[in-house]
Amino acid sequence: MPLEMSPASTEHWLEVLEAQGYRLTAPRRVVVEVIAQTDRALSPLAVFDIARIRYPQLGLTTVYRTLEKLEALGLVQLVHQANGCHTYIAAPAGHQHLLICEYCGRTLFFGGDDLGSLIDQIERESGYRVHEHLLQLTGTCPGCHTD
Amino acid sequence: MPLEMSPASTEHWLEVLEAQGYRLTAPRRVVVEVIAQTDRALSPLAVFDIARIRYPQLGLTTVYRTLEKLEALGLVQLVHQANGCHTYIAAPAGHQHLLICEYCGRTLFFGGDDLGSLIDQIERESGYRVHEHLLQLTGTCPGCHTD
DNA sequence: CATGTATTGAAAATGATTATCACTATCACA
DNA sequence: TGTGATAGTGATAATCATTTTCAATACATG
Repeated sequence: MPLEMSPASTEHWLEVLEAQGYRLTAPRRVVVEVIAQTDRALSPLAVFDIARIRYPQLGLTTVYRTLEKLEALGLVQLVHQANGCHTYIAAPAGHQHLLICEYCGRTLFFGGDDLGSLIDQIERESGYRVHEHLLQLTGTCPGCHTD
Repeated sequence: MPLEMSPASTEHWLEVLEAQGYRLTAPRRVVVEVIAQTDRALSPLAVFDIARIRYPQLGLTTVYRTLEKLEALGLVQLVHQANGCHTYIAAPAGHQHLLICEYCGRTLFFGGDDLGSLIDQIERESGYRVHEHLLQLTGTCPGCHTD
């Protein structure tokens, strides 16, 4: 099973945004750079704080709007937090399962193939059709556990 | 793999609350009854609206507080919604994975044993220690898909 | 019954997210 | 290179779920 870190794909993302007809504005570039260049899930406010260092006139509203677009395009993935707030992380295509370090926030992705047989079995037994699944693992990364 | 619906275990829940030193007050009884007697995940506001039919002087604050206690005791389980809000559903002990109908909200539980080998593998490959996992499947139940 | 404590619920506060809206930047085309 | 239509921006206000505050009440125990 391949384990991946989030990629630093600023240029690719900008191309995708452009191909969708979105304009490549300075605020969008800054937001894209911030979220593309970390392997941690960031809250909109965290993105805002980091991005404002480089682009002080940035508005929090624009951060929310840009993250929303990136998520709709599958470039960025939403991470569900226990408190109900959302954070976002750069997403490698087709990989939607997360392994999150509860101390430092470093996040790995892993493929969902292994869930296939489990889901097939559940569909047979329940009669449900499964359309979506949310799988997030939380624990400690090698740098954050001591034993 | 056993599939279970949420149990109607009002009496058991009240015993657990009492054993914890909590008082069995009228507002708590009503909240417990409402959440124990449905197999759908309910928002605190939904619980409030239903419970008020029987107990009009109930406060929404008490609903939040009671659900919080029930969740801490493992009697009720939190369901993560896409919009970031939370709903709650009666939880059979030791079963924490959910299969939710996106139309009617009817929810089944299934065991997490099948995840064990996947998690073992991920721990070996990543070096992480996995402490918690969130798995929610969403789809349509037999009554809600037509084909 | 008296007393200390848990509980309640109305109201206010909080905090994340979303909507509004006047202003600005960008792009296609003349 | 203008220029106008339109997408985008960001300050501000609004919204909405949740939490806190606090005075009043209910309960348990001596």
